Amino acid sequence: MPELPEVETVKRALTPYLENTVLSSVITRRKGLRFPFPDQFSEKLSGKRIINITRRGKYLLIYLEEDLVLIIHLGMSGHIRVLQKNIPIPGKHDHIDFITQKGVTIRYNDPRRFGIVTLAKREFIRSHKLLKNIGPEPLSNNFNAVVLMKKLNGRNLTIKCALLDQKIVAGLGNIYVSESLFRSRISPKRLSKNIGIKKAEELVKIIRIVLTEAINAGGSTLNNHRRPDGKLGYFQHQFFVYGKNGELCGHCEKVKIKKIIQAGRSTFFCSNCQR
DNA sequence: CTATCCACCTGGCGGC
DNA sequence: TGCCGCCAGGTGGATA
Repeated sequence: MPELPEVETVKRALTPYLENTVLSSVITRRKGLRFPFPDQFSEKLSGKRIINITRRGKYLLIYLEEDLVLIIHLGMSGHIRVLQKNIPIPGKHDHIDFITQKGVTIRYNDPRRFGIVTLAKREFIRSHKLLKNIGPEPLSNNFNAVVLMKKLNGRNLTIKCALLDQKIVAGLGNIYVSESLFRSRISPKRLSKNIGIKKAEELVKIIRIVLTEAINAGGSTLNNHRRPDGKLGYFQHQFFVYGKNGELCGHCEKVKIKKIIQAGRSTFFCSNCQR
């Protein structure tokens, strides 16, 4: 479930259950996910009060007492549920339970285990290996046409690949890159260095709109994955191109949406609308 | 430094 | 029903 809008949705769903709440215990059911969990992971977290939750790109950052930060990335298949009464027996891929003093269980499930759950000290967050190279937050003022142009300049890759690169802009993934390029009428095959200021302005504006709409829709739901509160996101009903290969373009109604592979990943676009 | 490729995993789906 | 190949919302690390 994991591009910026989905992570933001998770953050918002977790906030009322976690902020200003003490973790009573943490249960891990394997040694790690993509990386091993830190030594004494459960001991370091147990008894600590959660101060607040933020998001950086696709990462959730949970700030606790004693300047501890819990870093969570959902990878390709990670999802988080909030469980209260009648808590089910953990399933095969329920790797971590965070249990609060209010009796709420936050359960991390990740079949493919590409996710990351680790700890850092607050003072080292900015220089953390996983976070230090992440580009501007697309919904912040740090993201604008001049900044984007500069990053796209002098690089020899397609605009599709550039926007997937978290160093250029934070939080976009395969869905929202395809959707943003469609709405910006830019071909995914165009080279990033050939994007002019006008198009960069358009891209910045559209990326903000697409992400905001998706957040307001509670993210996109693929494969029936649930949000932490059990609800489904519904932005997938507003896709123009993602997963629509072979369907007539809903905008021009002249050509079919194409699927191509770029850098090993699917790209969906309309060859008539996007140039 | 950059661009490319591989690796890491499991599950779901279509085709036979 | 079963097996097979392919595909999937990501990204760190090795390589050239």
